[in-house]
Amino acid sequence: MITAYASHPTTHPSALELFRHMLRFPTTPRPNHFIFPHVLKSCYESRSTGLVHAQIIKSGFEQYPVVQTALVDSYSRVLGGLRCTRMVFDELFERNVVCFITMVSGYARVGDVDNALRLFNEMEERDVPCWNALIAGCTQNGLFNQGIELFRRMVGVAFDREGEGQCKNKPNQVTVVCALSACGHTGMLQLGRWIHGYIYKSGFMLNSFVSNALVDMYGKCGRLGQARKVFEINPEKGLTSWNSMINSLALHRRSDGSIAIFEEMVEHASSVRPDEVTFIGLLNACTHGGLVDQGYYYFEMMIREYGIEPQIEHYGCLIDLLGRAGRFDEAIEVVKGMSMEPDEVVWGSLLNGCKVHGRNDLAEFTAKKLVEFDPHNGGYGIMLANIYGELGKWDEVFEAEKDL
DNA sequence: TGCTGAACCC
Repeated sequence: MITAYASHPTTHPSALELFRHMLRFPTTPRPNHFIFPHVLKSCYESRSTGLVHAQIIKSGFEQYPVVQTALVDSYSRVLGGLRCTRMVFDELFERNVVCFITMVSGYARVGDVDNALRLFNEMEERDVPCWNALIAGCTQNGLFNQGIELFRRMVGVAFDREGEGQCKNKPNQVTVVCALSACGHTGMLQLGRWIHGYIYKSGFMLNSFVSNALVDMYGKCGRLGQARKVFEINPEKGLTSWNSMINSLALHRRSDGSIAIFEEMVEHASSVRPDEVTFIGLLNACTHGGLVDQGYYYFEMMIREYGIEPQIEHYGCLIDLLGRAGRFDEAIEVVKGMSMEPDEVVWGSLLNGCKVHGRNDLAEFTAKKLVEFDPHNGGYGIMLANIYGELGKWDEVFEAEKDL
């Protein structure tokens, strides 16, 4: 029962509750080494890893490799728990591939790619998930070029030594999903195409993750027809499939196409429901098409029909939309009505609109906000100085440049 | 017991 509850995040509290019950009542069987990894999984959200750790020591299971690896994993998912994670990892008697990956992923999760790489290099044997963990660590932290370099290295190691087809460490679905994401972000269409061919030859196209990653890669590289083709033949279009297609079209200013896909998505209400990401893409489409009223309409729809609380990203889109259309009074009203503090993107969008429409007075106010936000960013200071120049405020130009 | 995708300004 604990195992069942531990398999899904929503039932994790129940798994922990049952575990406590087990401990409280002497008539129930004692926890064994099999149950602890599941219990540790249930600790991810509740930060109770330490308590379970104590229980493991009490029960005498702290030297079981599987339990140890589960401990490393559990600690590595607690915010700020990396020091504990490394301590447990350093005390391991026998370090197998699995605990190395767990530690590598722990580093990657907090953005410490250097240490992840260091550990990866210390490993004597590397399997496919090892490479995947490191490549994913790079792409998840925005190091796309580094991720691609690793992918190339992996492919080199896999194909150069032995004949194709029988070699070890061939990229799998997980690998290509990460690599395709990196291709999209860096615009590496050629490599992306090569990966598509590789997927086809390997015959693992059935996975929805892979299909979505292809849609995203082709979309970001501007091959909307290809993106659409891959999207259409995916028999199990999930939320991300729709979102990726909507986003791809929005990104390349195909507003009508993007909105059409959204409308089609709404028709598939029985299998999929738009989420906050959907509306970011949709609002983005409206912005690029200058469709102010439709933008408003969808913003309202998101709140009323779908009960989605607007995030700062949605406000960013809406303000961008209004700013580009020169509707500054409304844009300022939206900023005032926001339930959170505006961020750099919000002010940046507004400033962009001001520049397009020559509203230097408002631009001055907005640029000041940006400088306040990030005083060490010289770019904002330069923008402010330029605006003062436009306004003929030469003393302020001097002041602004002094601070750069 | 380990590794997977999408998102606001320029």
